[in-house]
Order: sequence, then C-alpha cells, then structure tokens
Amino acid sequence: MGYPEGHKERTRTRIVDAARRLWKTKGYGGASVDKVMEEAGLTRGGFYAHFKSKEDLFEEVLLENKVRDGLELLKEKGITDTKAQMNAVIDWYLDENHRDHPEEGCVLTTLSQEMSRHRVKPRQRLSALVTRFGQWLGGETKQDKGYAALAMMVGAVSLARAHENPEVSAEILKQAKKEVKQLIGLSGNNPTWPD
Amino acid sequence: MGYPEGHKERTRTRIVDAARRLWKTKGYGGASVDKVMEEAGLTRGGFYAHFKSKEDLFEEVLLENKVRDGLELLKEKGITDTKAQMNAVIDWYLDENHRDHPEEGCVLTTLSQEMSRHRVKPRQRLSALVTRFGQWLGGETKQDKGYAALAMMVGAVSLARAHENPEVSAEILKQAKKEVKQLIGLSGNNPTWPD
DNA sequence: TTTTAAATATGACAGTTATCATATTTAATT
DNA sequence: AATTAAATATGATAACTGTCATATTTAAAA
Repeated sequence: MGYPEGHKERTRTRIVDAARRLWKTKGYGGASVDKVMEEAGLTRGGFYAHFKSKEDLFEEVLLENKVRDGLELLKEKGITDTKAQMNAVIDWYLDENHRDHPEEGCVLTTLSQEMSRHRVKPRQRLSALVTRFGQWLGGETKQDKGYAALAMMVGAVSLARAHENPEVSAEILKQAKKEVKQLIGLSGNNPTWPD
Repeated sequence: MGYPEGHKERTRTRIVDAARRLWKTKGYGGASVDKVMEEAGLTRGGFYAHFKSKEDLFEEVLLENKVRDGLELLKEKGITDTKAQMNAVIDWYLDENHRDHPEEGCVLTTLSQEMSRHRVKPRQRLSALVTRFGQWLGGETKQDKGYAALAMMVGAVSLARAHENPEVSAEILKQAKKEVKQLIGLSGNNPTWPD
C-alpha cells in the first residue's frame, strides 16, 4: 500500500550515492543535508526517515571500496594475475582522470585528512579500507611495503589536486606511478583498467 | 598615542599564529573567526581591522614553511651536509610526535586535500610549498624522485592520523620512513632534529 | 590630569546549518 | 472511485557563520 515495493530502498541508495559524490568532492562539511537531498532529487524532509543523522549517512558512504569493485571487474575480464591487477589499479589511481574526478574516485584521497576529526564509527570504516588496501598492495612482496606504497599513492593524488601548476601536478603523478611500481616489484607491463 | 609602539603588529601575529594552530588541527572550516580570535585572546570585533576577510588570513597562514625554518636551526647547529639535513627532516616528519601534533606540524598533512576547494591565492601559497619541498628532496638524486618522496611523506602522516589502530598507524610511519630514505638515496645515519 | 586617536569590544545582520513536527502526496488495496 | 498507510514535502527552530556599524577601552602626548 502506498509506494511500490522496494521504493524506499532505491531512494535510500540514491541518497547514499548523492552524498558520496558530493562529499568526495567537497568534503563532509562542504555539503549540507539539504544539498545532499537536492542532489538526490529530494527535499530535506524525508532524510530522517532513512538515516538517524548526517554522521550516520557518512558512515555508510565510507563502505565504498573502489579497489574491491575494480578487482571484480578485472577478474570478469579474465585478468587474474596479481601483478597485472596491481599494475591496473596503480595506473587508474595515479591518473589525471582520477585526479580530476574525485566524485568517482577513492575516498582516501579526499577524506583521509579530516577523518581524525570524526567520530569512531566513520573512522573505523576508513581504517578498514586502509588496512585492506595496504595489505593487498604489500601482499606480493612480503617485504612490508604495502602501506608505504599506499601512502605514496594517496599523497600524490592529494598534492596533484592541490597544486595550481598543471605541469607540476602531472609530474607528481608521473613520479609516483613510476616509484610505486618500482617499490612493490612491478616491471613495465600495462593492462588496462576496466570501465 | 593610544596603544604602545608595535602593539597592533604583535596582535596581528598572535591572530595568525592562533589561526594556524586551529586550522592545522581542525581544517579551515573547523574554526570560525570567533574561535580564532578567542584562541588569540581577543574578540571578533577587531578582526577586520587586521584582515580583509577570513580567506585573507588563510593566505597568510600558508606562508609558514616548517622545513625552511627547521633547516635554519640545523645550519645553526652546524649541520650543513645535505644528506644529514634530509635525514633529520624525514625523521621529524614521519614521527609519531608529528602525527599527534598537527598544530605544530606541516600544513600539507592537514590542508592539502581541501586546497582544491579554495580560492587562487591560498592555492598558490600551498603550491609554492609543495614545489620547494619537492625540489629540495629531489635535488640530491637528480633522478626526479622528490615529489614521489614528498607524496609518500604527506600520505603516510595523513593515513597514520586517520587510522584508528595505533599499531597499524605506527607501521605506516615506519614503512614510509624506511622507504623514503631508500628512495632518495640515504643510508642509516641519524642526526637529530633541533628544537 | 586631561585629551586623543588607535586598538579592541559589543551588538546586530542576514544566511546557513542539523534536526524535527506536521502536512501532503503517493499508488496498492478495497 | 474511495481508502489507507507509507513515503516525501513544507515549515519552523535554535545554533552558528562571516561581516560590519557602533561603542568602549587603551596609554602616549598635552
């Protein structure tokens, strides 16, 4: 009775996706509940029928794991070699397209610096992403370099976004891509990231 | 007549220092003009006698260059060897004390991710810091690794601050310290950062 | 001690924020 | 077509924001 089956579920998903896009671009404080709802094509009224608070929605936003999702696509394309997968992930991560489109990018590059100011729950979500990503990157070498590699990737995208000079910005990404691959023991094969 | 010679200058400096401490800890949006003035021991009234706007003060805050200042101290202590200086800077940067005290730390670790959302002037200030720091780090190797090294340093401190697990946090710093030194061609000598 | 201009404080503004109570809309069921 | 409970919209609140006009305080100069 009332709205069709699964309507609320779909609406909820739309809100989460809208918040993700906005907050990955403008930061958590950069988009209010009103703006998130507008981005989702709704008004502020319904928000609290879906979430207990703004911070509650933030927690859910941080469940996204772009690398996990990307790996699924790579496997479907038949790319099962771990080194090839890493190469693809790094090529995607340290690319100018990723730099220029934070709304579709990794949460670590936009939100990690403000996480220390957030509540426990959201921090736990982001910490889980860091741990899994870092361990995956370091898994091959067995030399404890995964977090160092991840740090270089996150730092490079952050600095490349911040820098006003396009040439320096590109240079930052270029250096990082080369050195990260070197670090975790990859040579020069270049499979493509799936779309 | 009125207040003593140089009073306003000193007050202005106090405001800039207060803003720096707060914004390096809570981000630019995390502390209002009121809070900045309170941190400086004043009230909001006098603010606009010192600065045209909040963003104007932000620009001035970003003039700080911890590495330049630190190098001055190192030189005074007679440490003139570039490799020794780099070792000292890296040891200070990737330390748990730096991680735990952003208010006294490098602006890149707290503010770089939000710079793309700011006006041109503040971005130029931060860009200048990135360029100089990166070039200095890469200057020795002549192999274009300076930005990669800086990216790892900034990323590592950001992720170490974000992570809820103290052991993982420490591991991130440890790995990065080792790999950054490796990257720019430093062995294991450890001079100390001056206070 | 009085005067005075410079420096800071008080009070107020319009706009935004997270949140919620209440009203309205929706379409499956009757 | 009428009913109805679920889903969304409207309107409002108190707190906070950047900014500024006006009032008050300061201590050097008279």
